[in-house]
Amino acid sequence: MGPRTLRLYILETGVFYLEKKKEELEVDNKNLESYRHTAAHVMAQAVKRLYPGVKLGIGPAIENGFYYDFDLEEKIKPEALPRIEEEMKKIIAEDLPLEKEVLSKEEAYELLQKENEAYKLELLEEMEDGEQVTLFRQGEFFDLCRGPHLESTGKLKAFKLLSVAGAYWRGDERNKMLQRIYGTAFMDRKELKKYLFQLEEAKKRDHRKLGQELDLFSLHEEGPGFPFLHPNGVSIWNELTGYWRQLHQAHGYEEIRTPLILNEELWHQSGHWDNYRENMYFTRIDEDNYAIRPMNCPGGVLIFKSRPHSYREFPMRVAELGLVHRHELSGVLHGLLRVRSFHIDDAHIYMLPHQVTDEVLGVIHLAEEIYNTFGLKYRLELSTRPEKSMGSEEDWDRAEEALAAALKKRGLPYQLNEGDGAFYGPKIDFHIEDCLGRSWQLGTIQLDFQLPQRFNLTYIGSDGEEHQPVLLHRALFGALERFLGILVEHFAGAFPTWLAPLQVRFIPIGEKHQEYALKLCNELKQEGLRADVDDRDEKVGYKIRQAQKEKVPYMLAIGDREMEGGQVSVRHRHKGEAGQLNFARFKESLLQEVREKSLNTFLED
RNA sequence: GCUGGCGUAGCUCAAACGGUAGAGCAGGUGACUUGUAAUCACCAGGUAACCGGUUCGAAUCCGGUCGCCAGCUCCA
Repeated sequence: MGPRTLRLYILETGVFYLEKKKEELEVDNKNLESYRHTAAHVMAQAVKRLYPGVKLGIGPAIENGFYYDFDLEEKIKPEALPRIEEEMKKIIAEDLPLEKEVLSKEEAYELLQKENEAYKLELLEEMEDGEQVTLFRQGEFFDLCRGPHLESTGKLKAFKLLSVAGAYWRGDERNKMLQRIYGTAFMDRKELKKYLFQLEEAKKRDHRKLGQELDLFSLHEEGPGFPFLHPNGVSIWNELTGYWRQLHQAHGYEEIRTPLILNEELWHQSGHWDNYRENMYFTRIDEDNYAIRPMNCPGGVLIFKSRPHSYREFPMRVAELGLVHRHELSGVLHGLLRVRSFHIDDAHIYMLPHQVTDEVLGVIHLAEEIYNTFGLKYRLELSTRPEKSMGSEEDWDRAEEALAAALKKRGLPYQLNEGDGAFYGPKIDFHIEDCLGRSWQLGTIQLDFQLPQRFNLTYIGSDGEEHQPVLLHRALFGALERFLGILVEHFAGAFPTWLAPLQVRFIPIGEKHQEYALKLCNELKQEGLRADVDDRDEKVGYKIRQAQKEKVPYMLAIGDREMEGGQVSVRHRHKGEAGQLNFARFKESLLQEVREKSLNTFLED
């Protein structure tokens, strides 16, 4: 399920709504939904007037607006949107009442046949015979629709068409691609303006833009989907992985490392060849076929199998920060959020059947701890058996129930995402949104009864017999690359001090202050802090501006006044000038802020 | 992969009609010796994504390839 359809699903099912945005916009969702749905009808009417012969797909209200799908030979260019908007304004000026009609399936069929609406007919055919069909009319236009709607087209006040894009009929890539026009509508102009402004603001947080501005990473034609991390990006990366290691060590994990390239035979055994081949890269070594790993598990399993195990060792929590490569379709690549090579903060937990619930709960707990550290808001999904999968019905049911039970035990709300599990097992996913409200999966917890069978994993139980362990795959960051991208957007590039590539910038006022600034800077570096001195021949204002743009948390001005009293003049990137502080006190406070991974500055308001 | 759009200097962007590419920032040099978001001057920077075609002449028109953007499908 893509982000867009997911949002649609969410809206339709009412499972989840983006509280934050709802509040920000201060609108009544229920009415707004029919308002936007009506806007979709008006747009369809306008398109029908301008492009005779167009066939209608569907046109629902969605989270931030609406869309309608059209089947039309002629391409609707973005330049055509203003013309469609003009026609919509005419329809609004005509103030056509929306009239509901109830008719039989047969009557509806005849009506749609006359209009040559092939897609609507297809929808109609799926309805029960003898069922009543509702239809809404406005002027010469009508649409198969449940409603509700506004009473007349004149009630529409503020709308804007935003973009055109292709969309498969019924979301199935085997079907014809229709042309979809996206738009948004609000109760009044101010709300619309505000929304459009927010859209612009959101674009400034885009990790691709900030990633370049802050010199974090880059992407090149020579390796589409294979990100290059710059020193600043690696600096953040190292803090993240350092935190990750410390956390896992504290929670009873061991860490391993396994190869990127393994014999193809292994991937036949694991089931990847049958279920995941399209996403894999292959290579040859001497006369043999090898695969670049798309997942870390088979390699980890080989370590498990390298010696016998006792039930006393369980649960065995084995982590691996593993680089994987997956061939993703070119059209889905997206900055750091969707790439072809990425590091999974993987772990495999081998355990006894009765340990499953506790281990799942333990992982959920760990995930919560991590997300809270960054102040990230997330959403849970439980994904069940997909079409392409392996294993018995009973195994799947057992695994799905185990995951659901853990969620219920914690009392966590979640959304059921049918058919979206991994090919070897169901999963609990942690989802987070990017700056434009697109949902991305980060952490995942996957129960797997297949791999232990396929690789014949065993342990010696208390009865002295061999048994098969249960395997749990899990990732918390998900992909380090994606997590980094999400963090850039979440913090709008202004990373908390513990993560910031540069934590302190010294700004000597004149040449004579440089040496002293350098000395203080080195003192901070001795403590493991990241600091530098801007000793260029520039005015203070210029250097401040530079540091602000780089989003350095602390700027320390050093001049005569500071040199005399052992003080530093502190400026914070968000709070501005913060007056003078004793340097030793500044250092201690800073160290504490970093140690605590604080999301806020130690400076008082 | 599919639909549509886009690709000009490191970055952000210009240049009616097809007439031979320009600015700001960044970079370099010099001057200034700086007190909280841009000191001044000068210099250097482009095989116009790549390949081919039309034309006397292509950044501009056409075709192909690659990449990027939005969406669809798919996914960590």
